[in-house]
Amino acid sequence: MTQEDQFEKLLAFFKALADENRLKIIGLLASRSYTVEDLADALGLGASTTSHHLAKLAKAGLVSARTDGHYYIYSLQTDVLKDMSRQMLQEDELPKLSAPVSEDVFEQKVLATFLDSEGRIKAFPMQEKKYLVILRHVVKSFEMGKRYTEKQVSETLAAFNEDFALLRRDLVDYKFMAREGGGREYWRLE
Amino acid sequence: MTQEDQFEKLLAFFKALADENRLKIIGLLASRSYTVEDLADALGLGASTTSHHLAKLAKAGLVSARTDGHYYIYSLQTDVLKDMSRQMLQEDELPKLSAPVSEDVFEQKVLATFLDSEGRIKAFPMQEKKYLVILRHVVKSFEMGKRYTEKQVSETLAAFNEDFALLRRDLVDYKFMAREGGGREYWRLE
DNA sequence: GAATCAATTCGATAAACATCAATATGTATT
DNA sequence: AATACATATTGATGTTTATCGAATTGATTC
Repeated sequence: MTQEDQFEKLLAFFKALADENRLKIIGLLASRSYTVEDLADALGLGASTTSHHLAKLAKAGLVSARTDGHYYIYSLQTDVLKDMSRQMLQEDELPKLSAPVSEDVFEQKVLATFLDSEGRIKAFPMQEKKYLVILRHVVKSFEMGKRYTEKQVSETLAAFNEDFALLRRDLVDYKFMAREGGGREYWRLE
Repeated sequence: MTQEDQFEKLLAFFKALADENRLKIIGLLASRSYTVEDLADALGLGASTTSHHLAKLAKAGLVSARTDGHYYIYSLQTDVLKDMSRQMLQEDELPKLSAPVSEDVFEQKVLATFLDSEGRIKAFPMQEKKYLVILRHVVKSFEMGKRYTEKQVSETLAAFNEDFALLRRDLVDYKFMAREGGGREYWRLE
């Protein structure tokens, strides 16, 4: 299982138990098996709602049902419960939870937030760190080693946002591009 | 600690961890301590949102903060994590989760659902079991041993719902009240 | 004490979720 | 086959919750 799967599994596990009535269901099933209706009566919920909760618990692998006559008998599946709690006790397992947090994910999130479907900049991020993500993305439109006139640079940047002058200035200020001849020639730095 | 406190604590624990970003925070803090801003950057969230998440985790006792200069340094509190996972491993602890499930709780829930803030019946439950809770509640407006005219009964019931005739009939049908003289006198039965 | 910086709180918005009632599905019993 | 019954699914509604940006608080430094 990949680490991201593991993360998703753990998240689903906690979400499954993060509800008052589902937690009570686990408590009830810990003593004995129940039909859906019996659980619904014990909890004071409708049968449909109870069924919905059981479906969530089953999806997380916490309960299972066997059919018996008219009824579905639900019982507790202690394996997942034990696996998860064991994982929480091992401290060296916890850092793996942050594996999904990578620069790639962060950058994709920023780009998804501030670019529209055509790749234009909807808004400029307030946070500098996010703005740098935008600039790093924008500068990829220029080839390394190639020289550009100011007009060429402006036209390329205008495809991202009408305020191409701001982009042009910040690309230089943040050292993504350099210029010489008072702005006659531009080139990409990183 | 009472069992209900224990239940609330466990529920708060699961709710605290039932969020993608809060789970990632736990993962990050498992490696080292972070400031709020660093966490916000790593997660691609605003500082206020991150602060909100940390507050939830802190309330569940999962993280703690110490102040250092301008910064608040958040770190993981492994005790609660260990306590909770240990509890899940002990099967005899689980049935206690269902302790909050009592008739009282059920009745209160039904009443909260179907009565408005002034105690009037918003809607009539479809489920008979819940309707009985309503009737049992309504009949408390009448004193045991006292006789009432139909007009008195109707006026008292009208305070609960405009369909006082339905309530009057069902109170009799379900044996909460009795009448004689073809409806000239009513009295409470249970 | 004024200015600065991080963190929290507040107010608003949008998405997720629990719940219900009604309908559909599917299994047993006649 | 037909009916009856328990469960699942659907559609609708109200509540909760995650998120943001702005304003405020709190603490530090000059």
